[in-house]
Amino acid sequence: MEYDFKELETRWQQYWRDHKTYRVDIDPARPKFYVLDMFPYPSGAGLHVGHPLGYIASDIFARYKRLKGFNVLHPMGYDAFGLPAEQYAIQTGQHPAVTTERNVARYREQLDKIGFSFDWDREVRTCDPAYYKWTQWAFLQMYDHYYCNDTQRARPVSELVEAFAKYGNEGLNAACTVEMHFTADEWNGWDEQRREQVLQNYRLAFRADTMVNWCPKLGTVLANDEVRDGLSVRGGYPVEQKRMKQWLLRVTAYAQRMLDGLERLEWSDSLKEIQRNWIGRSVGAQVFFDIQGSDRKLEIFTTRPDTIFGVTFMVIAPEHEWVGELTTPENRAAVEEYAAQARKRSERERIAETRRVSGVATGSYAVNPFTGKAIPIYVSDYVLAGYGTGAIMAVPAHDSRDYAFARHFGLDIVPVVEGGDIEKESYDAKQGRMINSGFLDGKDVKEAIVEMFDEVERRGLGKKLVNYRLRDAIFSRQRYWGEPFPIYYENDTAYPLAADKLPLELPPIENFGPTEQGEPPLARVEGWCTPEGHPFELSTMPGFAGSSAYYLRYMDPHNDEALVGREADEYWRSVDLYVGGIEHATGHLMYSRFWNMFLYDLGYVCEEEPFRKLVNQGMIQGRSNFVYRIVGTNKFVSLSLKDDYETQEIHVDVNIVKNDLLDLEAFRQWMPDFKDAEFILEEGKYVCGWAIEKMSKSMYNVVNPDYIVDNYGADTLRMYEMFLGPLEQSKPWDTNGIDGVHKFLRRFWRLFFDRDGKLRVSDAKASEQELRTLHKTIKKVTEDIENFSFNTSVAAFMICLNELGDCDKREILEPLTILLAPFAPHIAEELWAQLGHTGSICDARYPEFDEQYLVRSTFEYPVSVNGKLRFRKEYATAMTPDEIRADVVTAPEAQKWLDGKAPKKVIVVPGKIINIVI
RNA sequence: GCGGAUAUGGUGUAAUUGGUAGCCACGUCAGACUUAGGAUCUGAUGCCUUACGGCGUGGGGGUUCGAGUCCCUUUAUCCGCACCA
Repeated sequence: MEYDFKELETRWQQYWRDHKTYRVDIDPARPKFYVLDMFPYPSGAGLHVGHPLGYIASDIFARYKRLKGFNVLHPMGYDAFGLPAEQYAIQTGQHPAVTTERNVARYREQLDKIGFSFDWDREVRTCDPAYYKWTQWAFLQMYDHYYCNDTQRARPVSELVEAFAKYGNEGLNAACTVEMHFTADEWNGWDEQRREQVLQNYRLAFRADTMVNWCPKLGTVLANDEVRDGLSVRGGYPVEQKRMKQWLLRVTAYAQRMLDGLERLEWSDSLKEIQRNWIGRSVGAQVFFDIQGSDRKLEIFTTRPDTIFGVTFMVIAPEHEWVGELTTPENRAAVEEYAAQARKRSERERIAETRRVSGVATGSYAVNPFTGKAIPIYVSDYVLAGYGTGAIMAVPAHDSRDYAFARHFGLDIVPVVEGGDIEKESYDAKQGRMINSGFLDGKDVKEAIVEMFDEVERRGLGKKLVNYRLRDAIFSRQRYWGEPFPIYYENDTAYPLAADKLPLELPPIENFGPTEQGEPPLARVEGWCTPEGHPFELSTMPGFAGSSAYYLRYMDPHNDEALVGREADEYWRSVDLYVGGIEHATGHLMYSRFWNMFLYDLGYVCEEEPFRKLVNQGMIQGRSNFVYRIVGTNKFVSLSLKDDYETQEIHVDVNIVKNDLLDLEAFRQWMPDFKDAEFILEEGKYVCGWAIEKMSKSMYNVVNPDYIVDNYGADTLRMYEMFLGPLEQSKPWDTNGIDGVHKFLRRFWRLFFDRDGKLRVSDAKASEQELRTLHKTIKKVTEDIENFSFNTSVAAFMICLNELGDCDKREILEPLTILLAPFAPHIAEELWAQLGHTGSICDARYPEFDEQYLVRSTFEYPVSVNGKLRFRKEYATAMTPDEIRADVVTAPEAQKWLDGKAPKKVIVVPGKIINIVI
């Protein structure tokens, strides 16, 4: 029987479907293991060969755990709401629901071909009303809760309302948008609208007027993680800052917990570091500066309170609330022009002009609380409205940006720390002795910082404060293809929809663009309101809404009473292994953690962190091929001859190139232009050039997994993707090496069948050598899977086969088949059946490594003298280092070097080397 | 600018964590079987040298009997953050 991978793979895939082989249920008798992939966004382009990389790794792990006796939850679904489907809808007029459905079907078809062990009965789609009911539900829970800083957890807003009626907000320590002070009397005197406004300051899902990232081209606001270098991540369109009223999630309330939680997670250091940077905790002081001729005090944040004696001016952001107030009449024109210009510039332009110093004086003065000197207040865009208080105390001697500004405007520069040369540049380092600083003089900077915190508090100038770079997440999108908010309005006040009215379904629509008034698409829907006629919110939720708790839904996907039932949650708990791309570091992986912590506070889930271990697979890049056309002709010259001609480099479809050799006939047929192409060959072949680039259609370097599956089989694809290199590393796809893996599977197949295709497996006893090879392989492969080192485990299989020769013994081949099953499930199933077993190999038990076979073996030790390799000697691996040490010095080869003298030292590293030091 | 990571044959990579550098493959070369091969099998393949031998893990230095691995320094590439006060 030949290895007919096509026939056998389709047959087994059908078997798995028919028998629901991968269906899982709660089983208290078995330990659970939850393996999760980041679910895909089903784009129109379909999967390329890079997408399944992580899925294959997690599938191997899931299958392995299952063979080890775990009850494995391994689900899959689709992140189906989002911008690209809607952009496509605007361009083509096709409804996103239709294109999404089509793309999902295509994805499923491609995934099925690779032979994954997903339990498809648990599939979720974020655009399914039965699913987004729970997204809306979670939003309403956030709306109904605030964050108590004292107990460090979310509490019901109803408690807040009670407390306000009795005590006002005196003594309240809650996460909020702005500081507020009111008494019980004031609260009780307010009407419903005013009270709701105040509550919005505390709710975890709230509406506020803030600076947002507005993308005019997409017609929507975006969260910070959806913007990079001033451009939208989706589409790459310019983004500008704009003040708008939007829904937000108070993720900042959880900043400290998200930071602390990282310590307990098995995530890569780089990923943790990205999240730490994104949260951006900094400890500093809040200080209020008196303003001359005003009762107001200007609030700033600084991490260098030790340098307050060196403050010679202050700067506020152009968007600062008090710009108008602080500007004197004679400066008004200049300041207004400057602020207007700053507003006009896009985020991108602002970044590009980072080095240019600009700003204007307001004409107002503040007072340095320690020197008593009047210091001018400037407006400049090097101070950001979004960080700290949007105002700074400037210490030109010890901050390079302040220095540049002071030099430009001729302001005083007073050094307060010894060490630098302020004639040349600022001295930013946090070390040295204080000077010109009154009571701090002579102290070390570190000491001075601590003392200044105390002094600032003692004088009532401010207090120690922790500041985070993390911003609250903007949660509304002025788009159609997303979850509707379960919110309606009465007199411009927002009210939540009752929980029993969920889901609030997305209404059908035909025109997906914004209205002429610039309102979101839902404004076109007639009757988009409650039965009482109160209008619903017109925005929809962002992409990350639906992906924030999907891993919980998989645990209990058909429950319509709860997001996840208690029994399911307490059994599956949290994701044990999560595999996905690092690009979600500051988006999905932040929001999910926030979302989960919130549900944890409310007692709906029993684990605070959703993803215990996380592995980031690297990106698969494309490997492009080139042909070289002689300019002005239709002649193409082979790679090494191209320098003899004036040539033009042209991308050629990698699918008509093999081992960098061009298929000439396929090339002629590839494009009409090349129909009559002529070639200048080298040694009868046309050799193409190559380069590593992003995998994309325009470079003709996209390799479709379907193509690989059709030509080599799913098992080969799976093993080859793993063989390509370490999972975490980015690497180019190169079909060239795939033959090696394919050959391995064919050779493995041939161990079972003779030339006539008859099963030739014998029940003869395996030799010691064969058993040794088997157990060495079991050990290696098992360890490698546990360490996520799949490339080396594939290599271990190949070594095993090389060592076994043409072994036909069941005692060896049967355990090897199980060992191979996670990697190449189709061929393993077939061989398992051929060996006479009924049912799926998935129900087999993974072979255990038995050390006795390795202990009995011998090892050839290289022996070096003073570190230089001199000879080799064989010892049993069971011998102790002392026995080896005693023997080796008496060996004739060693005596040649020792010359009768005793060695200084003999170093024996078991299984490695013997070194004689003389 | 700050932070993180990487660097090994023609190519992808491996090295039991300080112990024979280049495992396993691809590619290349030679051979066998073939009408034929993009099939299969066998062998060779880091570099220099006819050989003996020498040199080799981005560069330079150090620790060690012994360094791809540890330390210092430097270069290049990739990623994250970035007027963050």
